[in-house]
Amino acid sequence: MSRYFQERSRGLNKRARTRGILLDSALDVFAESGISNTRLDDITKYAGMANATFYNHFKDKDELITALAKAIALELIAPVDERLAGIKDAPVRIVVANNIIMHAALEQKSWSTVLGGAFYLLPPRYIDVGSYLKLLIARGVEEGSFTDAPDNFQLDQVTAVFISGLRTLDKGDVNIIDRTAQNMLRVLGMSPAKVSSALEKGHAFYS
Amino acid sequence: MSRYFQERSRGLNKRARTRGILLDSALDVFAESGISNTRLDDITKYAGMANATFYNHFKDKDELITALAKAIALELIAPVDERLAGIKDAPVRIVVANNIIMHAALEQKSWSTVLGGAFYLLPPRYIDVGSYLKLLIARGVEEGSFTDAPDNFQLDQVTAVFISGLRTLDKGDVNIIDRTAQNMLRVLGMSPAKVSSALEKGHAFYS
Amino acid sequence: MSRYFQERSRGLNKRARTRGILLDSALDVFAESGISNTRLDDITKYAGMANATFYNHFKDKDELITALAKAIALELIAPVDERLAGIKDAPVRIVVANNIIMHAALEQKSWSTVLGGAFYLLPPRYIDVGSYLKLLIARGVEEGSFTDAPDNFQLDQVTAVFISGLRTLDKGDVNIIDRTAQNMLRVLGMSPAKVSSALEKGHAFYS
Amino acid sequence: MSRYFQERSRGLNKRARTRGILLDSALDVFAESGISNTRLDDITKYAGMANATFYNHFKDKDELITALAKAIALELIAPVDERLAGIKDAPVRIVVANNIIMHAALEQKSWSTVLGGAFYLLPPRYIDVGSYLKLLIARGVEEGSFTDAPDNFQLDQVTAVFISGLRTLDKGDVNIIDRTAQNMLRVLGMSPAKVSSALEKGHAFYS
DNA sequence: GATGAATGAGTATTCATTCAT
DNA sequence: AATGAATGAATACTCATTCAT
Repeated sequence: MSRYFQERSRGLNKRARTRGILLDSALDVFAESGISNTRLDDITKYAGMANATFYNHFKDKDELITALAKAIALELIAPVDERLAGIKDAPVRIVVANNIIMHAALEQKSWSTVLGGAFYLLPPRYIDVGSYLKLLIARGVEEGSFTDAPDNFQLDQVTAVFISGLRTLDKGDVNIIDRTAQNMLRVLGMSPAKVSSALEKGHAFYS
Repeated sequence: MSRYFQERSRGLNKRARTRGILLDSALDVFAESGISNTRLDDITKYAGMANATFYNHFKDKDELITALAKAIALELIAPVDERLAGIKDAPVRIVVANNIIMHAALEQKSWSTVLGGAFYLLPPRYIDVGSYLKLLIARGVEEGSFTDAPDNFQLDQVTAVFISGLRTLDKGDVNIIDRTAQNMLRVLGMSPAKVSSALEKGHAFYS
Repeated sequence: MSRYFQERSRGLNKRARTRGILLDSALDVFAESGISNTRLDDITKYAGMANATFYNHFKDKDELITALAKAIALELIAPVDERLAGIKDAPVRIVVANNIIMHAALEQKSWSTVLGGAFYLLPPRYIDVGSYLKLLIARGVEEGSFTDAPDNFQLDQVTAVFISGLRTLDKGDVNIIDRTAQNMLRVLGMSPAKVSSALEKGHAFYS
Repeated sequence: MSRYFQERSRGLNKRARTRGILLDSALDVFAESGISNTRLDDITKYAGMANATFYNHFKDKDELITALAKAIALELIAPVDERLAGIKDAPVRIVVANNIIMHAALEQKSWSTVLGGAFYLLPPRYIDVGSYLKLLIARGVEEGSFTDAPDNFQLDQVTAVFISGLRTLDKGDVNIIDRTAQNMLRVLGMSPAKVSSALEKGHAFYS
């Protein structure tokens, strides 16, 4: 079983550790069987604990999914901000952010499944990755990097591209990462030439 | 209640008409409550018939959803092909196709909900709109309209943009239609200038 | 198993008959194990039908209990009114009514259990036997048979006596019937002498 | 929160005090929500302690209820015996006893709820107030105060009247106290005149 | 073909009680 | 003694599907 959240809670009290195990288990089972096919019993059985224990930590299945999506988003986003510190160019920042997030998702395979699944299962507000993306782009707009200031609709379209990429990532083709960034920038209205250049510059930050 | 499929079967035998009522009802209820929250009882009650009647027309719930998605796709796609007949330019064909489909979806509001919902709920094979899109693009590639021949991944990304647009259409803003086409073409690698031109030309076909 | 409500619905549609079986079964099981110890499964198993069938007829356990108490009360009260027709004297009417109801309860042993049990389990409004009693007494008041006009409190006290008697009836001692009537009249303020006389007169109506 | 049992244990060791808090809390919560709707968690949460603490003081929920009913009965009965010392006349003793108990219940509102509720919830043996009542009456019989020696059935009927009065007491009408005594004596076969006289004499003992 | 009724196999949830610290 | 956490055993209720008419 995955031990990601479990290890995050190493040293904390038992409650936190059990919660971690539950999150890890849900992650694995969701990735294996799909979110909506998963019963609570599957998760607790996989976690090796009693059915009822679940309810000490989450109100119901929905709360678990939300918590999981939030936790993953947090883990994905956390390392991004510091890495972006020195980068001036907005499009390059998007390239790098996308790269970091996707590589993180690659290492924890099931993350992309859950995030991708939750994206269309949960109300949008829960998806912090999407929000973060919007934030990144918004900053780019202020800097004038994108010709037309993207409104909500445009941001939705970019996010759709990103999530679609994240889903495909499951299959393990690394090239997808750069191509997703490319498409995001294209939707944002950059000319193909400038897009290439941004991708190029991005590479400098993660050789 | 919607009367679309019902009227399609006007004059046919009773069996066909009942089936039509069921499809219409499912459409309405799905649009209202979401596909996975809908129980068969909701549909038959809405249709004003006994729940067992359902099984005279569909093997099970899955078959209904499939049939519905297929039927909608058929209705959406049918008018497209003939309208595209005289159009030589592949990007323009995409623009026009997108426009026709989205306007059709606009007129039958619930269609977009069901299509959008089904897209992430059902196995991809059921979604014929997506397939059709891919077909259209593939033709464009043969004609050399798109610089890089789009592979499956790229087609997925375009489809993601399309479906995301279709979902937003719910909210009733017509501008979304053209902007979705714009983004699709952008993802396909066209320069912003050429995209504008294709949109322009497309307008000629639906004043 | 009891066949009371079942036979009441003889000739009616299947729905009514099944409902009858459920009522009969509930009656038996309640009487056997007590209302609050009884699970729905006990009832349906006893009735020889599927658990889920219950929900085709009653929303939940509460609705069943209410329905049962109502049905019993109805059966108990029904024969009373006609028998009281010719009786002028209010106290005698109470004696006779009490006698009829209690004998009915004696014949269907479990009735008294359920009524007695429900009395303190359900909100008072459901107990129609109690209401009927109050009605009877109220009429007596109009006729001036009881010195002090009984208010709600006094009626509650009389009802308490009646229900307490009904509960004891379970044990099968017939004498209890007359003694309960006696105590009811006593609480209503009749002198012991007059009470005896009313009991005497009552006997004329059921030799 | 009530502080009755808590204060009873003032000065005693911590164990006793905690037990007192639990009794007080149970009393309040029972009175608020009814005994059978109350979960142990409700009580311990109200008491501000961990639920497991409960089991340091009571074997299980039943033991708590029993203990509570016993404790209340004890508190109610204790003051009665000494006050009855000088009273010779049995009916007057009943009047006075009823008065003392009901006034005590009035001051600790929730008592009547719990006692009344427990009466029909618990096996009869737990209800010591009822037993005490019977004892009182039995003594009266020995003295020849009641024409016909009341057997168990008759005592049940008297108790029913008493408990019914106790329940109504909740609503705060003090007159109920004397009227309940009146009805108890009536059921015991005293003539209305003698009942009045006994009530009168009783008043002398609690002006 | 249509229907009302019945049903089996789930499945989430509750709660008293025990366990480890 | 007190506690936070874990748990087993129950139990009500849902829903797609089948059956008999």
